[in-house]
Amino acid sequence: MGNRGPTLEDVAREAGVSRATVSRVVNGVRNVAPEIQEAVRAAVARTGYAPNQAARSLVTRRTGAVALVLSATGGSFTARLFSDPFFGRVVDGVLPVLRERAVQPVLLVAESEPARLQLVDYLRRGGADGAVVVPLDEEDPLPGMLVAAGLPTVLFGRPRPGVRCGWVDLDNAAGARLAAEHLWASGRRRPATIAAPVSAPTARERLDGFTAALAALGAGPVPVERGRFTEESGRDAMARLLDRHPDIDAVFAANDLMARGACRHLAERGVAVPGSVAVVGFDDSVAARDSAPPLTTVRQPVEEMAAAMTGLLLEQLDAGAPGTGAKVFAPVLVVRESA
Amino acid sequence: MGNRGPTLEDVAREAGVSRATVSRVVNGVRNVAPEIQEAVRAAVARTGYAPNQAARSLVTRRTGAVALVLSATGGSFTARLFSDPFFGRVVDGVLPVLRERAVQPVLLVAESEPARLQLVDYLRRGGADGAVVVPLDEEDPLPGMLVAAGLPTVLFGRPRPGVRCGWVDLDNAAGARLAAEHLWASGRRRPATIAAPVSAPTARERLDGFTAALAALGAGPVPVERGRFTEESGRDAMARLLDRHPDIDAVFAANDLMARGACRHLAERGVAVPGSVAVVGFDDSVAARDSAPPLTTVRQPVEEMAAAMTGLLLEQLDAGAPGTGAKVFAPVLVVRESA
DNA sequence: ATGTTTCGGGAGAGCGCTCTCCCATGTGTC
DNA sequence: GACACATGGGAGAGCGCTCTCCCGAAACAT
Repeated sequence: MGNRGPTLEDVAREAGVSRATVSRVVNGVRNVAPEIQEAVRAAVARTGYAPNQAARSLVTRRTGAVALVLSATGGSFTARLFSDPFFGRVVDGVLPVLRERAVQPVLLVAESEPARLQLVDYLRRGGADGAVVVPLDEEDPLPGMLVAAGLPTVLFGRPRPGVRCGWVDLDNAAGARLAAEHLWASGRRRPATIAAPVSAPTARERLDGFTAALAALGAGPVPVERGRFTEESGRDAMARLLDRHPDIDAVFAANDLMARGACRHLAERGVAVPGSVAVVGFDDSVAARDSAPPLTTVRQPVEEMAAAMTGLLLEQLDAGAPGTGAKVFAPVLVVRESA
Repeated sequence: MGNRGPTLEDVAREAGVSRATVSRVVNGVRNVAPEIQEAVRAAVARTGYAPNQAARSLVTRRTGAVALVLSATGGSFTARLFSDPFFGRVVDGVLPVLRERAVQPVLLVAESEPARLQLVDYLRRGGADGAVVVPLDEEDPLPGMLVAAGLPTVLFGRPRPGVRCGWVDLDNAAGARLAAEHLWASGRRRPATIAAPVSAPTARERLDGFTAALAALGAGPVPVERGRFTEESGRDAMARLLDRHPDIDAVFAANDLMARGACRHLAERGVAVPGSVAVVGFDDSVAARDSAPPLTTVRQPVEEMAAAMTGLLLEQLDAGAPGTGAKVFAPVLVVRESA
C-alpha cells in the first residue's frame, strides 16, 4: 500500500542519532550505550516505526519466513485438507519450532498445476527462505520443482529418485513388523497382506517388512494381493485373498482405506472381524477410527516428524545452503478392535 | 539464502539491452519492439532469471501477496481448524479470486497471543498487501490490531464496534426467519428458541429475527432459554425449556452444537424428534450432518461470502487505501430430518 | 528541406535498509 | 607523557529493482 510509514531516517532524526545506530538497536544490539538504546526505543515507539522487510531482505537476502507447503495433484483438495486431522498434526508440529526462532510460518496450498507454478515462482522470487513440503501424492512434481529452483526444501516422506533435498519419513518396515508381531502374538498363524502398487516405495517397504517379520517368526509364505490405496481396491483384494486362501486368519493392509475395504468385504461375506479374521491397517487416518469395527493400525508420530522436518530446514538455512539431511521415525501400533 | 541468482543487469547484458528494457519486458510490456522482446525473453530463459521480490517491493510498495488469516483465541486451534470443513469452504472461496488476479494467497494462522503479535508484525513489515480475516471468536483482538496497523483488512463477520474495515456477513435475521417459517409451515404452533449470550451480536440477530418472524406469522410469545454455543449448554437449555413449557413442539437453536445438545436431551427424555418436537440449528457445520437425527439447519453461503470478501480486499488494494465496504448475504435453509 | 510528433530505449535517481569501514573518544600500560 | 588499544557511533556504499526523464531516430506534416 502507499502507507509509507516512518523510516529509519525518521527515527534517527527523532532520536538524534544516525541511521546506523537505530539499525543496531532495532536488530541484535551490538555496542550501543544503554542510554542511547533507550532514546532510540522511545523514538521507535513515538513514531510507530516498523522496519521495511523488503529493504531489509534486499540486503540480508532473508525474509524471516518459512513456507509450509501442502500440495496435492488430485481434485477437491481443500475439502480433504480441512477434514483430515493429519494436516492439523503437521501444522501443530511445525508451528512451535518456527515460533521459537521467531520465523514466520506461511501456509501455502498448491491445489492445481497453475497454483503450483505460481507458488514456485513466489518462492523463487524470495517469498520465503525455505519450504517444508507435505506432498499428498507420490508423483507430486512440486518437490522436484522447488529443489530445482534451489530452494532449501524438506519433505514429509522420501523424495522421488533424483530429487536431492532433506526429508523425514516413517520406518515403514518397522511398522509392518509391529503389525506382524501383534498378529502373531494374538495367535494368528495364517496371515495375508494387501499390498499396494510396486511403484510406491512406501508400499514396498511395508510389504517386505511384513513378510520378513513373519518369516523371522517362523510363519509360512504370506499370500499377497495388491490394491491401489483406495477402499474399493482393498475390498476387491480381500475378495481375491479369500477366494484363493479361504483359511487365512489375519490381514495386514498397506493403508487404512484398504483395510476398511477389506473389513467391508469380510462383513458382506459374513466373516467376523476380528473373530475369524483380524485386520490391521496403516496410517491411523480418520478412516481408522471411523471404521466398523475401529481399526487396529500403525500410526506415524506426525507432530514429531513435522517438528524434525522444520528443524532440518532451519539447519539448512543456518548453513546457508540447501542440504540433504534426513530422519527416519519409529511407528507406533494403535490397538483398537479389528485385531 | 545466499543463492544470488542472476539480476536484471545480467539479463540485460546477455540480451544486449539496458536494465530498463528488460524490466519493461518482464512486467507489463510497454513500447518494446517485438524482436527485442524476444531477445530478452530468450536471455531470461537462458539465465534462469527470477525477479527479486524484495527489490521490486521496495519501489512498488506491493508484495503481490494477500494473507488469509485464521485466528482464534481458544486452545487446540489447529485441531479445530483442520477438522471443520468450514475453513475448507472459506479457502475454496478465496483462492480462485486471488489466483485469477495472480495474487499469491498466503495462509496465516494465529493460534495464540504471541502468534498474533508476530503475525501483525509480519504484516506491518510488509509481509502481504492486505488481509482477509476469519476470526473464530467475537472477542478476537486481531482484526482491531490489523486495522490499527493500517493494513487493508476485510473480515468474515461484522467487526467489533470501533474497528473500521471491510466485512461480509450473513443476514442472521433472515436465517432465523427461514427457520421460523419452515417450522410454522410444517404445522408447529408452539415453537421455542435456544438463544446465545446477549454479548454476541450474531446471536441477538438470530433471536430477534426468530421472534419477529413468528410474531408476523401470528404466533404467541416465544419461550427463550440461553446457552453458550456449546452442546452441553444446549442440552441444559432444552431441559429448562421442557420443564417450563412442556407443550412446545419446536425448537430453534442459535447454532448446530446447541441444537445437537437439545436433540440429545430430547432423546434422553424419550421425546421424538421431529415427531413431537422439531429442531432447527444454524450454521450447517459438521455437527449438523453427524447428528442423530441429521439436523435441519440454516446454512451460510460460505464460498460466496469468502469470494466477495476477497473481492472487497482487492478493491481496497486497487484504491490504494483501507476501506469499509461491506456485503450481507442471504442464508439458505437445509432441510434434513430434525424438522 | 525543415519542423513536429511519435516511438523505442538508455541513464540514473532513488526505495529503506544493513554493514563495512573509519574516526573520535575513553582506558590502560610503561 | 607517549603509546597502544578498546569502544561507541557516524558516513556512505550498495542490495536489485522501477520509473521518470531524456535523447536519438523514424514517420509525418508543412
